[in-house]
Amino acid sequence: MLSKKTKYGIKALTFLARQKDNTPVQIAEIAKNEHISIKFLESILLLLRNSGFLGAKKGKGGGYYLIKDPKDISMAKVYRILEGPIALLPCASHNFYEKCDDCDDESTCAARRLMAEVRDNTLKVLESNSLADIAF
Amino acid sequence: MLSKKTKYGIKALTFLARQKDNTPVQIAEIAKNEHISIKFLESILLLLRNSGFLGAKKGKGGGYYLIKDPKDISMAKVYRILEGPIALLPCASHNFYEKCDDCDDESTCAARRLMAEVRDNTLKVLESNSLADIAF
DNA sequence: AAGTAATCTACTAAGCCGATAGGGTAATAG
DNA sequence: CTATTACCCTATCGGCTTAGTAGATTACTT
Repeated sequence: MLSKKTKYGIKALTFLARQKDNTPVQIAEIAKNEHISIKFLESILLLLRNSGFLGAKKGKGGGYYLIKDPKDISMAKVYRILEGPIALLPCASHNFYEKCDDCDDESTCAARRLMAEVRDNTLKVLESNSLADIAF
Repeated sequence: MLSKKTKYGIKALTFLARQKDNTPVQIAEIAKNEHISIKFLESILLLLRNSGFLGAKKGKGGGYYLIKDPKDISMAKVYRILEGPIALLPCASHNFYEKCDDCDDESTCAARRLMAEVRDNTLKVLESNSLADIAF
């Protein structure tokens, strides 16, 4: 299951994508509309900013705003930043590969083969959806 | 990511499916072959037994064995027992549905729609694979 | 220059869950 | 009866999630 961090992050991105012009939106406003703890959301937005999805402006009239066009924001990338690996097993991951210490032979591991198939399908869905696709 | 419980459970089921005749296999033997903690595996096998996948026999010559034909064991059912919901969000789950307290309107929730699509694809993979499919 | 509005940073903490260990009980075979 | 094996209960340890609190920093406005 997704962590709340990921869920809130996606909801925040969606909220920003739905703004008419790209003027900064304050944390508190997003938090209120999406019913998220302000402080928790703050750390999530910060992460999204440091990862290159959002820009931030301090002071009066400040807030967070999308840096790129929602069409160019892949949900697969968003997922990896917020949640981590898309694969369900480290040994079945492309971006976060790690060998299992309990596996003698990867090629005969049934769990790995099954989860690799799941990963392929999940990846296809996440990569074919941009932020614009899910926001509207 | 999958819990070790699920991973170990799948590996144990696979191990049992690969036995020639269906004679009971001791916990310790499975644990040794798959490099799993005996005590942890014990609880997993017990769960699989209580869920109707395995039979158990006590005393000398005892152990665990498959109750059904591996062809008739759906990996989706295995997954739900070991890991829980297949959906990544409770609000996108069929078998474990739960309303989000932070969502005003489910129909416009972008996170939910995206994760429902992921769930559909994951489900398709897990349902189309039986234990026999992945073990051999 | 001062005041104010907002983000940024750091520290702390409760609570839950995954993973494992220990020890005792019950059933079964020989 | 004894050895063997599954079954059951409890406890622990660490790490992650989900926050809460306090203050520093930056930038805009007047």
